[in-house]
Amino acid sequence: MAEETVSAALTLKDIAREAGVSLATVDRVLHNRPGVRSDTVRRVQETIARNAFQPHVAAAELARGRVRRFAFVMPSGANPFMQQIEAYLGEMSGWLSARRLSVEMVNTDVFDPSVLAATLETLSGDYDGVAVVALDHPGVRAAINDLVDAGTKVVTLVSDVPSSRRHHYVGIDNIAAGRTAGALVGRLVGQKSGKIAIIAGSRGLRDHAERIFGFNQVMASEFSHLDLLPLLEGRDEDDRSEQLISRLLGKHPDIIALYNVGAGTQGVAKALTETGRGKQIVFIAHDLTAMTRKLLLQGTLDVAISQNPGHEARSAVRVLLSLARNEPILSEQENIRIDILMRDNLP
Amino acid sequence: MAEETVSAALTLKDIAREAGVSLATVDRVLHNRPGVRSDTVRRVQETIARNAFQPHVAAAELARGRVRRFAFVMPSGANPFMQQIEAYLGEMSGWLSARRLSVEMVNTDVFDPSVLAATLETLSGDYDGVAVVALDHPGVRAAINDLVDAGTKVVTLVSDVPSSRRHHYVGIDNIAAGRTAGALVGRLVGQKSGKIAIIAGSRGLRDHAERIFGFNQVMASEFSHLDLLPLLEGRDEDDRSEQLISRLLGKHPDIIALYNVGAGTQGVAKALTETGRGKQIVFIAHDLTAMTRKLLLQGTLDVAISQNPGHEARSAVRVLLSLARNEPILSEQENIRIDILMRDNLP
DNA sequence: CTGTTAGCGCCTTCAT
DNA sequence: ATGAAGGCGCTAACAG
Repeated sequence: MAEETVSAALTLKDIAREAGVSLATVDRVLHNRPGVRSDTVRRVQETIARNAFQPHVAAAELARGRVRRFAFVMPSGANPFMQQIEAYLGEMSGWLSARRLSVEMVNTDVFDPSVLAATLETLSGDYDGVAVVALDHPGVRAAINDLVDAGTKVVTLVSDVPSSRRHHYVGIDNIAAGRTAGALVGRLVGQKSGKIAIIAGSRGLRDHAERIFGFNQVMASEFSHLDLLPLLEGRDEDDRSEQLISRLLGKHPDIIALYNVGAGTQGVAKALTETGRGKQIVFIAHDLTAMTRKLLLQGTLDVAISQNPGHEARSAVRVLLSLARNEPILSEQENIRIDILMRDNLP
Repeated sequence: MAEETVSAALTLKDIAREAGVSLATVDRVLHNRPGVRSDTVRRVQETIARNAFQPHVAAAELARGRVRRFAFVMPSGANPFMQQIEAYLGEMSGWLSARRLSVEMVNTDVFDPSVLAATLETLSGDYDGVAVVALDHPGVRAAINDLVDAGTKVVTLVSDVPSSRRHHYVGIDNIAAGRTAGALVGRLVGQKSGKIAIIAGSRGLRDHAERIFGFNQVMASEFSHLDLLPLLEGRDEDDRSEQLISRLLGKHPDIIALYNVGAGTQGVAKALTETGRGKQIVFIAHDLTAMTRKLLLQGTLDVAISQNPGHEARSAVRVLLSLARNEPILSEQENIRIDILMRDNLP
């Protein structure tokens, strides 16, 4: 009935004895440190493999003694989504300190590449790991690569720099997110025909551009009977978005759906509500905040496409820790999903 | 710029010195063990609180020495969803053994309350924690409570026994899942009117009953213009489900949507496809398997409502471990979400 | 190139 | 009711 009993608890000492060497030598091999003859290395490695030996992480942590320091480089300013990530990091404080891990917030202007790059450079040497909400720019890429070269583990958070040598990206596939938005718009408008509006913060932001790309892809290939209006840019500001959408709704009485790619959802919702067309028009936006939750519950917003900020916060910490310990990453666990949130499956 | 530096690394010894007692006494207070005068207890607790002292988990694990054993009581037989959970537990084996944790599978007939209860009874005393795919029945409830009384940590997995004293439930809110299915059916059929079909494994299964309840709730309150057909019961079998649905489709040419509450999705899909109405009818089912993934990609299935088996596997392990260590649980992390999966946001 | 040894912070007897 | 001391398994000096 019972099966799969996990290996008896071997220790370094057992391996040392079986391989006919000392503790220190096994340790050296385990961390591929120099100073061991290559045939000794092989012999030890074989013994380790033969026994499927796993060093006890708790013992390793304890012996190492030192605390590990991680820095989170996040946008300064009042972005609710980023604030949620920071809040979830705060909730982990007990967990972190019980493991002698320290997480420090470094707020900076992540939208100015030179400022961001300079900030990253100042971190060099002081941290075991850095998580950064990055901007895809050559200067930033170089700063990330410098950190990596200095031995710091680097993960990009929410916004990636794929061309850098960062160790890991914690965030969603934004093209797929845009495709998801497109498919939902197409499916939710049903038989109706009419115009589709789309507004983003800026087509210069990588994540926005990717979402727009995915959205257009699906609209063109599967819902080509729908009439897609030109992209508006609201700079992620409520007021500006509201004005743009108000004007658009006035000009086109036959708008049947609206996709907001970035922030400014409050402004868009206000424009929709004030024209009294809030519930007829299919409205899709991103991220779950107190405000989008309210809009979902009252029916103004039909779907929020979101990435789980708590998951992202914890995943970034876990990945940095695994990288620092040279432990493998559980890839399925660290894959951030594109959540489709509607009124009835709100967390 | 930098802030929130996590506490300096105090140790038990520091607390002992500051409180004017010995290491052993602090340890006793920390684990509220007897043999300490109550005012000493208070003094030590105050020192601990004043310093926000967190004992180092790695040191504690190491000193305790003993391996922790967890048992997972799962259905015998070839349920793909359960097999996924087992597979994800398997993927954790390295992680587990590096922490000297052992997870053993105990397969049993979880659908027979007396067999399940008997299995649970045999586990008593041998394990630090038990995760069980439970059946809500008085005998099972009693067996769970006995385990809890014996000091074993117990979590229910996927299927809950709310009336028991289990420490935690790892799984989704099935009423909300049913509501989500209802809302999706209502939204995806659009302006069309017609009949809605629903098939479950059995209305006797708690999770199925709850989903049906939630589904009916939404259909009645928000989509009352749609004509809901009586519930069919396919016993989660492909063949039987296929027959039932084939017959139903023949009798009602105006079916516009179909909700499969339980398993047997393969059979249902076959019936849909063979009548050639697969793509006209909105089809919603549960769980992501190789098969539902294929059906989503080819457009037969519109939405899979799912709970993440990998998350459930890891969450069960983490919760059992936290309970065993008397650590707090990160509730947001352990909350299993109702995933809405469509073609474009497949993981 | 390899081995010896002193801790890391906590838990657990065993004394007192 | 309290304290002293050894050790858990690994790391990192320091010797050879």
